[in-house]
Amino acid sequence: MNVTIKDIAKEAGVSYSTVSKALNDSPLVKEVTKRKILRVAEDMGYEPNLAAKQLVRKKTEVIGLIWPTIERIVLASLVSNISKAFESTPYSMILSVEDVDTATDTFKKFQVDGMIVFEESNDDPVDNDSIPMIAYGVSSTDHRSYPIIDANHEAAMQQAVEYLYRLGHKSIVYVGHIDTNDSLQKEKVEGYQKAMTNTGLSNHVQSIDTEGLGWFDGYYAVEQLLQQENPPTAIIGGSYDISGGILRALREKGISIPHDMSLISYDNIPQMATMEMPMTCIGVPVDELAEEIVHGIIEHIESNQPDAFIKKLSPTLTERQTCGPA
Amino acid sequence: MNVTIKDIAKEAGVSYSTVSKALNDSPLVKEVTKRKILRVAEDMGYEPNLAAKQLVRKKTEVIGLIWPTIERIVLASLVSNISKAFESTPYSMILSVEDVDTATDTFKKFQVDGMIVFEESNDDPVDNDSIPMIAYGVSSTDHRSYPIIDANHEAAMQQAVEYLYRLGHKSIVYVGHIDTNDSLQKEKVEGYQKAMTNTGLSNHVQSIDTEGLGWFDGYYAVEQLLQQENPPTAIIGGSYDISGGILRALREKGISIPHDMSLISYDNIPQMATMEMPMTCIGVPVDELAEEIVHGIIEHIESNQPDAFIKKLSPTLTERQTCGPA
DNA sequence: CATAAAAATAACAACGTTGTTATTAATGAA
DNA sequence: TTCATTAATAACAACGTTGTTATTTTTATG
Repeated sequence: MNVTIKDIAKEAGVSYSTVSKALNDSPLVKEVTKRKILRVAEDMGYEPNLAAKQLVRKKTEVIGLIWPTIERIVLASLVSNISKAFESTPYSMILSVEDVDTATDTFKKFQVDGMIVFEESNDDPVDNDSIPMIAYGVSSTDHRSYPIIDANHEAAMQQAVEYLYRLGHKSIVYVGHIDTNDSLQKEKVEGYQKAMTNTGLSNHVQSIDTEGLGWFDGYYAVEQLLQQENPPTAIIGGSYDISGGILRALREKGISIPHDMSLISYDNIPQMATMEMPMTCIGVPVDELAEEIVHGIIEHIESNQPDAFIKKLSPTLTERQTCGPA
Repeated sequence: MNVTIKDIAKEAGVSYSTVSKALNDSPLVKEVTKRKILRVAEDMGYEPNLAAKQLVRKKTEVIGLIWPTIERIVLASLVSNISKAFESTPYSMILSVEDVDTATDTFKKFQVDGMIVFEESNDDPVDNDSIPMIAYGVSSTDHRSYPIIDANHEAAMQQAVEYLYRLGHKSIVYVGHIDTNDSLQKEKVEGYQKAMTNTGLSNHVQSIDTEGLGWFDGYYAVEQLLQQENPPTAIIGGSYDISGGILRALREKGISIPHDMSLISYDNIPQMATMEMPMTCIGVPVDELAEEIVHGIIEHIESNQPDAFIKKLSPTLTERQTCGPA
């Protein structure tokens, strides 16, 4: 049997309501009795009963993260960053890898104060009756009734293209998965195309479809790329994994980076620094993204304003060793 | 405000205790009233309050999985399999990626009925006071006070070696991370060595240290392997990622698989089938492992016997296309 | 038709908290 | 001292369930 506030009350010779107040550091109880009660509680190894508290207060201070796809390293990295970001808040985080609907049910049972949802594609939108939620990475979808945090893909591509242009590159190719069903991927290519046009390079626009998001998809795309009569001088890789494959393939072909070819990758995660070569990359840094998501959901819970904004975060370009002058 | 059993009672014209019984399908309430109540509950959109239930029943029917390392694909695969395996039980699963101690606290607050712990290395063992738990993959560690489920690494290596031997191979090399601090890796190499001796191949024992668990660690190890005057005819890869690198490297060197070289990988996950070549592999199939872990924790909870057994699961050899006669 | 037995339902006390209201103790002013 | 005022503590009703006990209704039996 666990020790309850009534046990503490008996031990300390006070009423249990006083114990409750003391444990919540209420100003209604005298300093010395507060200290005594706290000491007794400590001695008896008291652990508050969340269920009881929850029953009366209707708050759990727990946030549920729904993450149906445990596969992509970028998301894994984001998840652990979010978990870390919650440490400096009164909230803690639990995770479900079930599909969105099932996970929502589980979390509703627990009466989590809020939910964060990673939706993969633009499937059926969540029915967010009652419980505050926020989504990541689906901004291109039709109107939703909850806030969405996303990276500004267009701005990212603009920055990448401009950066390469300033280094003297004109022939800049985008290598990524060009899937019209996946709005995230679609936004990236379109962002690239727009950026090229903005920079006056519209006649150099070229994108290669990797037809997948994996390492080998990037690896094999290079083959195709180098068969061209006039290969580009710079590549924008569509994601961490793809860029990893591109990098490997280029080096195998004896192409010196960044001397013969510049490479910049989408996604800004710490792992970029420990790749085969420290990779220059563009994207919203995961820690920043995590911070933003955590603040977003907490604010949404506490200010209880259900306006469904979309927040697009500005990307950061992190210079490392894979880009150089043309 | 959510609808409670009292609301239902009022609506249905019965007492709320009858509603409770009806909702729990108790034989104490007449069939027709039961049906009526159920219908009213449905109509009113009743959702039971877990906190209240929990407060009186002291059960949550939730199991917490502690998974501090969201990185290795093998574990990610195992996690999603475990989650799926819980679907056919009355329990559901939530996840924490915090470190073991913090996660334990979170789960204690929630009063989960049990915990599954993935410990990375042999750090400080968990203090499992009170709450039933089960661990995966740390069987080589000193005595613990909770059950442990693990693969039988020795048996796996024995099977792999025997399989290759039957195909006519004698010169079989093990390529993996040989880290004396990581008991799991240690067990694998030692299992290999023992298996070779058992099979009468003690003078062919050779292992190459990849000095890491990543793709490239396997890739680069092949270089070293092929420089030998007498290269082996078969390789046992230490893990999914390592074997992926080995496979790629061999093909690049123009070595035909399985004609010139046989390759078998440790870890038995579905992804093995969709690698560059369908990979023959040895290990406990993840779905089986998941099933075993789920049953293990449930049994441990329900039979409430705290004997700390160690269960070593038998591996399965899955034949695909990377092994052939010598 | 009365009455015991069985079946169905209702009443109510838990469970461990919080927050509101009621009571008691300490303090200060006339 | 005596009484208002304030500070400190105690009492107690929630919260939404479950499970036990008490009451009512139905059914079976002589």
